[in-house]
Amino acid sequence: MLFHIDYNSSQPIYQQVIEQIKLTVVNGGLNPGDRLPSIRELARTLKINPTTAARIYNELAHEGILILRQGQGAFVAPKVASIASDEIHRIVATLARKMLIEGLRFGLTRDEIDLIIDGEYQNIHKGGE
Amino acid sequence: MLFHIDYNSSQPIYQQVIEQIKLTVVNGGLNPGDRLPSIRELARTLKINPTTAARIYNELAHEGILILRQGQGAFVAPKVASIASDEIHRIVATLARKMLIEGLRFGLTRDEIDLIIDGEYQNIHKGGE
DNA sequence: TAACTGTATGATAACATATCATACAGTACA
DNA sequence: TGTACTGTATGATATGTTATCATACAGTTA
Repeated sequence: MLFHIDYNSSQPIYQQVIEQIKLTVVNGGLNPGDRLPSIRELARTLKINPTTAARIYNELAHEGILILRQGQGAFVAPKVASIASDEIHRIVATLARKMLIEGLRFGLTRDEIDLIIDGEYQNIHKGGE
Repeated sequence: MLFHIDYNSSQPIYQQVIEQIKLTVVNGGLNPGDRLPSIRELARTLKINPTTAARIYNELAHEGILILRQGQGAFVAPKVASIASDEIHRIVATLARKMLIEGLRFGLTRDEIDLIIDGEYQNIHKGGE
């Protein structure tokens, strides 16, 4: 459960950590009911401000990924299909389009892009358990 | 050559237009040597500030997608493999990972995600010529 | 009660986004 | 040459995002 922050990245700190927590939940490194470090502990280990750490957990709770319990801590939420399937489709399609446009404009073929996707798919599942 | 701006989107105007121009170049709607509307004309038709329109063209020129000629206008650049292939791989892989994480956390299977990617691939090429 | 949890608020700072106005400089053409 | 178009550049302004800092409130556990 170690997260890493790249201070040179153009991506904000809180978004980096959010993505890493999402990844850990997706690949099974964190399971429903698991307790995460407290806001203050996360802030301490990542050397970020507690307000920023709170924002990370708040956003994840708002997305239905975490459940926050005052006095108890932050927990991975049980899996539930929270939003409409056409909304899911829209979100994933938007991200897929961005990826395809970048790949194609650099001259990659569809097969080369598929290979990269497959590599990332393996990476995600390699990190789990 | 009509671009559309969603003012409710969280994505900045200039990024929306940049993505749409990239898409048009990728799907063959714009070809090397083609002239785009001038900065002032783009600003007029999109009802955005000329400074914002200039920023759009500047960023695209910086990415090697456009060539700007003072007094003449903005043109689609000839295709050249501008950056290292491992850099291309890194960029596309990052976008692929974001897409996979979102898809998987909503419970989509790999096959379902592949279907969405394929749909977007068709969409991109449908828009061309 | 003590020590931990999350929650909330106000102040500050730096940067990104977008607009507005104005001016400069290169190109094309009548 | 003059005019009208190009891109280029700069300073001012406004709003929103990102991040930090300090402080306080409230629920949970032992």
